[in-house]
Amino acid sequence: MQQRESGGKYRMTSFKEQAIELVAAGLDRLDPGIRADNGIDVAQMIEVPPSGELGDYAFPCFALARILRRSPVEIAQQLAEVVEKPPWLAKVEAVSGYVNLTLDRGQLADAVLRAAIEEGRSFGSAPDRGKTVVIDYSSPNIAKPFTLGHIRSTVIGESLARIFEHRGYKVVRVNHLGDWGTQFGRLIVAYKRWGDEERLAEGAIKELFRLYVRFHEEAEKDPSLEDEGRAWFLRLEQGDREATELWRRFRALSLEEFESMYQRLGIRFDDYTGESGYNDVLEQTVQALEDKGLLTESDGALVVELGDDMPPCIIRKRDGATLYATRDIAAAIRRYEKTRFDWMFYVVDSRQSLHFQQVFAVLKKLGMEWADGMEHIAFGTLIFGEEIMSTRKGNVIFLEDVLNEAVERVRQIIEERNPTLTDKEQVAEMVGVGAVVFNDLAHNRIKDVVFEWDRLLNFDGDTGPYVQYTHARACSVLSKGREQGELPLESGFAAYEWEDQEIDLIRLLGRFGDVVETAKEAREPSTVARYVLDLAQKFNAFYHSNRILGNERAPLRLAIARAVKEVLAAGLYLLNVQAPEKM
RNA sequence: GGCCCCGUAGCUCAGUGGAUAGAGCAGCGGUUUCCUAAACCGCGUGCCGGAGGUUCGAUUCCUCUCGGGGCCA
Repeated sequence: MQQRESGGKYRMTSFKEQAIELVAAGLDRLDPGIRADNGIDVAQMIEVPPSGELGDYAFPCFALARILRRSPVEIAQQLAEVVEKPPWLAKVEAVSGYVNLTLDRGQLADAVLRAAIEEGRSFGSAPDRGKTVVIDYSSPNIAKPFTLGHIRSTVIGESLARIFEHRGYKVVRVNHLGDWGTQFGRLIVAYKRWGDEERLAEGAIKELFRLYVRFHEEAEKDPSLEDEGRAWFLRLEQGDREATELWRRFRALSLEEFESMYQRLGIRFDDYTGESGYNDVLEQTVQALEDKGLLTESDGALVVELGDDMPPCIIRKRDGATLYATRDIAAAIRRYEKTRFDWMFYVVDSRQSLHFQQVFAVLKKLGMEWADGMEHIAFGTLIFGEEIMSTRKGNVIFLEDVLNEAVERVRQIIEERNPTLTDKEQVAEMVGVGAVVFNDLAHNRIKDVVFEWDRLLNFDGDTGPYVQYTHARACSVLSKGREQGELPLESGFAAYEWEDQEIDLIRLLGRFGDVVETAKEAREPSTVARYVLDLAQKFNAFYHSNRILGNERAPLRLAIARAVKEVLAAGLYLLNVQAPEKM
């Protein structure tokens, strides 16, 4: 992550820091010792006023009222008088109990526009913090389709990865493939009975999924198939050559298809070690728990008691099989040994919440202090019609079909509205896929999502295409300006008088870094999605009421358009949505 | 039964311990000789589920309660 050379003066954060210092100094002048005596932290109290007219920063005086036994309004007035006003501040004024600070417009414009234009995608980024975060996301099951159900984890996880990178973290992307379990015994049975090599070559996952569904249908009529499946899984666990070869083949074929989906979505994982990758450490994990005296027996199973708050965590079932939890515990330990992570996130459906609490609690009992850095990043369930989608019943929607449908719809819209567009195919792909991805990131992750074609394929209003359109529009104005010999101003922004609407946009641009930081702290990509929608809306309104080209303010307004374009692109990047230059 | 999450406009949802609670969709009306109309503008009195409590101030925090969903047994 690069850091600008130009010093603190041109960074938004430094305005804020300096504002905090000024207010703190003012408070000391008003009443020396008041801060120390009452633990007043100006940095924590300072806020952003609801509208730009009120200023850029606000310090509320209500908490001081009781200490000083005077009204907030009075305190604000006195404080405003003693706060020093350097040239970069236009105003320091008391308004209904707040001390509001307004930046000099030229200074603000200079800081924001220069940084946005020069830094582009890394605008608002933080320097390297020397911390590592492991993010475990997507994690589909081998031999099963990549459905719409997988999109949430995939898209939220990738966006969080980008947000953390932007804020100066090293990110390790882990795909914990579901590549082990009794279902592979069943799959081998089904393959040996009904497998079709030709179909497998055409589309491995579609064929494997067909076998999976067929197995469950047939097993209803003939329960002995289940026994056969168990027997094959046992052979697999014991390293039987035929079983292992088949399993390897299914895994490789599935992974190949997943990879092409990830490529389409622009995602690359650092690590594909799935559940099978921890087979060799399960025993020692159980042993470690035993050595610590954490295991107790319950109905023939081995469990770790976790107190009254939680049910016990089952480590090994009566029949000797280890569980999901054991595997996650083993995986966490190995990942820590490999990466020494500061945080590890599991981007998984909220229904798994208890499972993760138990895993974290067991690790803590094992003495792993680093388990404090583990978090379950829970998200709501995808609901299709009346019911939750079930793979077993086969009522699934393939993500590929959804993406194709969206792209097709975009293609039609292009034909209607912009038939002369070049690169129609690429644009349709960017916008169609972008619409689906953005749609998933636009709401708080914890909310359940109801799948509706109409909503997904409506590209008006708060959607990805709306933001992309705005980006393309900004690009278009810039290129038209270039044709007409009008270029954006590159520096010296401080020397101009900026109009209200212009400065409002600039102020909003300047908040980008803080927005990403907030998104990072809350592990909430929707914060960035909301911001980008807001910025697009404000720019569109500006565009309609102000002429950019062909007037004396063109260089200034082109600079704003340029900055808007850069920040929209930066925001879309964090959401893993492409930013087309034309559409 | 225990635990977790959600409850804001007709629908889908933002929002924050503070300055008038906001968007999108749907609906109605308007804007293009001019930079992309996938756009913009106008039309919104919502017991912020209910009741207590903490606070100078609660839609936001706490307790209880009702409704919806989930997990565990």
